[in-house]
Amino acid sequence: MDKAKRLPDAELEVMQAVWSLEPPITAAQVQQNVPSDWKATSVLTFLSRLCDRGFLSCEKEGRQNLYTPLVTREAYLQRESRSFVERLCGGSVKNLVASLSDAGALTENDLDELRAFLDAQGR
Amino acid sequence: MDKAKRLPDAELEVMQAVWSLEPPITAAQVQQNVPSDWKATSVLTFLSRLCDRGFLSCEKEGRQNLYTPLVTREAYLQRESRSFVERLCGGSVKNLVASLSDAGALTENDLDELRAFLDAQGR
DNA sequence: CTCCTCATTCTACTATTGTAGAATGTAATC
DNA sequence: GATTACATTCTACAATAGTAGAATGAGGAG
Repeated sequence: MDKAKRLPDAELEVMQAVWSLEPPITAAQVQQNVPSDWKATSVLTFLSRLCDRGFLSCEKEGRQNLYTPLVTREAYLQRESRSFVERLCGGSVKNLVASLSDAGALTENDLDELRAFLDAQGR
Repeated sequence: MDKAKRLPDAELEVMQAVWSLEPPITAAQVQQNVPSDWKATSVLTFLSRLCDRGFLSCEKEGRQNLYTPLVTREAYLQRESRSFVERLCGGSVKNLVASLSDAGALTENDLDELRAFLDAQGR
């Protein structure tokens, strides 16, 4: 029953804001921490859709709503990364990294971090 | 003028089929090489949408259409990988790989390939 | 207690996507 | 030349996504 669907762009942007803040979170906080310049009601729409999807819980506190993430950034990232590598890279992570490299999207720092990570993974 | 938008799932699936075949390609070929079990007209719809988006060119040959990719798999993968890392991983590739690792999505083989790739990248 | 303010919820509208039947047109068949 | 087959193009429709005004309702001001 765990639908686990990809979030649409706007809702992902809201979730990123939510994840970057200390829960519980208000709509106003989200609006301030989101890059897009949405009207307040748009933000509220996205928040409510995220509740419907089970990504957020919502609790009323006076006139405000307090939102709390029910899905962690890590969990979501894991799901999406797997699905991305599957859907686009034929399941090969090396494929992905190589294409990033070709795209000139790998900084020296990225490479260092990766090496460090793999070493740690090592033995 | 270069919109460069993400393809919807169905159209991506069609493009994957197109990329896997020797161009030019017919609609029938696509239908046979696609995992989903779509009706012929659905496939045609997706092909025509891909033409509109500039992902395919279409040339009539008798009663059939012959499609040729205008965007390579590599180019598309590069764009999408960059955008994915940006949108979801805060721009950090290590972040992505680490999350795949946490997701248990890294096989021993993946790790080896990655190490090899980084070594090659090396100096 | 009444009125105002402002967050939230409803409602709405457009564009996109998934999906495919109906209509069309041309190549092959008789 | 008339008829059939079948690929393609049109048309359509529901669901999702982006965006936000209108209506509502409760807390705070007077």
